Amino acid sequence: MAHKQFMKKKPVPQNSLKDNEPLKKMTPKKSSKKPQLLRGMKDILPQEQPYWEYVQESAQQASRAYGYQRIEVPVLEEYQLFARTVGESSDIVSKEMYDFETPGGDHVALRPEFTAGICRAFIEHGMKNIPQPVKLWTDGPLFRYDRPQAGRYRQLHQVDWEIIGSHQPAIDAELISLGSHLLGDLGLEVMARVNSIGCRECRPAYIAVLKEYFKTHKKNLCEDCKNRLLKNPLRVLDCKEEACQAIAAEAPQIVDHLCEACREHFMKVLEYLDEGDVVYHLHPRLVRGLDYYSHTVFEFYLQKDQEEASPAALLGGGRYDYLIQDLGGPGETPAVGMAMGIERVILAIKEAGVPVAQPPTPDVFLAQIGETARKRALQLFEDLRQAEIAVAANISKNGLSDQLSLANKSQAKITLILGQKEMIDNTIIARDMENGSQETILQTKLIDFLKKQLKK
RNA sequence: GUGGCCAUGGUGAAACGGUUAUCACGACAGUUUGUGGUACUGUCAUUACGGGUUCAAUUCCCGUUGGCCACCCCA
Repeated sequence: MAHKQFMKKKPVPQNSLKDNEPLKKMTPKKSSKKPQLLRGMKDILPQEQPYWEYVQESAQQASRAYGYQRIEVPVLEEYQLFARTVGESSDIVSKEMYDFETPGGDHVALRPEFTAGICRAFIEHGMKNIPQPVKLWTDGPLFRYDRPQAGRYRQLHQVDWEIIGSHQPAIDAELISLGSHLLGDLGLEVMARVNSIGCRECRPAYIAVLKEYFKTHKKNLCEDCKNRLLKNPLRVLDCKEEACQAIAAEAPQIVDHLCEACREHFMKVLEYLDEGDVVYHLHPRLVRGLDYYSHTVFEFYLQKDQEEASPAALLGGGRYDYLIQDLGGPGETPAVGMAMGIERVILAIKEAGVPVAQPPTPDVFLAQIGETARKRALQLFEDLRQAEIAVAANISKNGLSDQLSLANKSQAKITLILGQKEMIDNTIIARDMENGSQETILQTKLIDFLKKQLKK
């Protein structure tokens, strides 16, 4: 029923059929409007695939090397799952979520991030009963209804890692280290910003202090910040307005207001990071937009962007010690997680001119002339494939010129030519595409011949 | 959600009120039916969609859709 409202009925032109009018005029004008991508959606075309494979394969390799197990969670979850974790008041939930009612009356949402779904799975499958911490990774599409820009889409892709079940600061450092090394392996020069936003004990106290401070400067803050002061005072810290930045620069820093436990935890994290080769800066004004974070938070940027007022983070994450408990999971299940934006990483890779592997070219191209040869070619194609010779062909073509031209474009090293004549004496021609020299060989010897030629 | 710039074949561009919308790349079909990477010929756009102004609109105006940029926010 709901769809009725979208069916805006256009007045149907009542062009009456005049007696002498040629029928042609009556054929409905086909809609000239071409189908178009929905705003913020993107096709990932064949020529983009090498970049995606490069990033996804690197991520998979790194995840395995660091001992993560793959998990996949649904694109669709209960609306409440995100409202409870990401936060009802957060922008992601309050204005960027694709949510709707199912025909059965459930309020559901397209996932705007991974953590909530993975934590739901952790609880639902009793993962508290396997050795802790549980290290999980995944990747896939996420949906956020905001205004698109380059490197920002409504359907976006992330790689995500979660370590659930340990409060150990070494875990935070391990995760950050994975992020740093993966981005480095991808060929990007990055640096991390790291901060601690405290726990439920010390953060409220700090926020109170911060509020006091900003109130004394209220008249110099921008309009947005006056709002933020009420809603989420921490966000005033990373406002881009110069005036606000100046005020924020002098603001009390959270690191000076952490409770003893948080302070110790954070110091330990930094200590572990110092042991490794992670390039990081302590960034006392770094806060993150999701409500569930506590303690350690971090983001990675391109080194060349670090001077920018608002560099786009390639990867971000932090600790969320309360989330699982808040969802009704086993008490005391601290966790850390992070996610990497694939589109942004690819953008950065392109800008940096990092070379990515192109799809392999075929070893041989199989050309056929005539109907009997075509039938034989179909078999031969399969024989070659099973002999692990990468073979290309375009069986729909007839002319040899055409096929040679395609062979040339495919960059095959050898073209095999199978025609009437060869069919009669069971031979096949092998043409070297470099120098044009040809050799006629028995079909029975073909695979040996090719293996020798291709040094397989 | 706010503000700005933009929209011409598959791709990249030109024309910017006035005859059949120009060029390059590309794709497809050929150059007398068995030899590619050069050459030649042909085909491939009701100028995003809808409306308005005008004798005339790709060109001006409005709306819609989409892209980009700056916010908001985030990856």
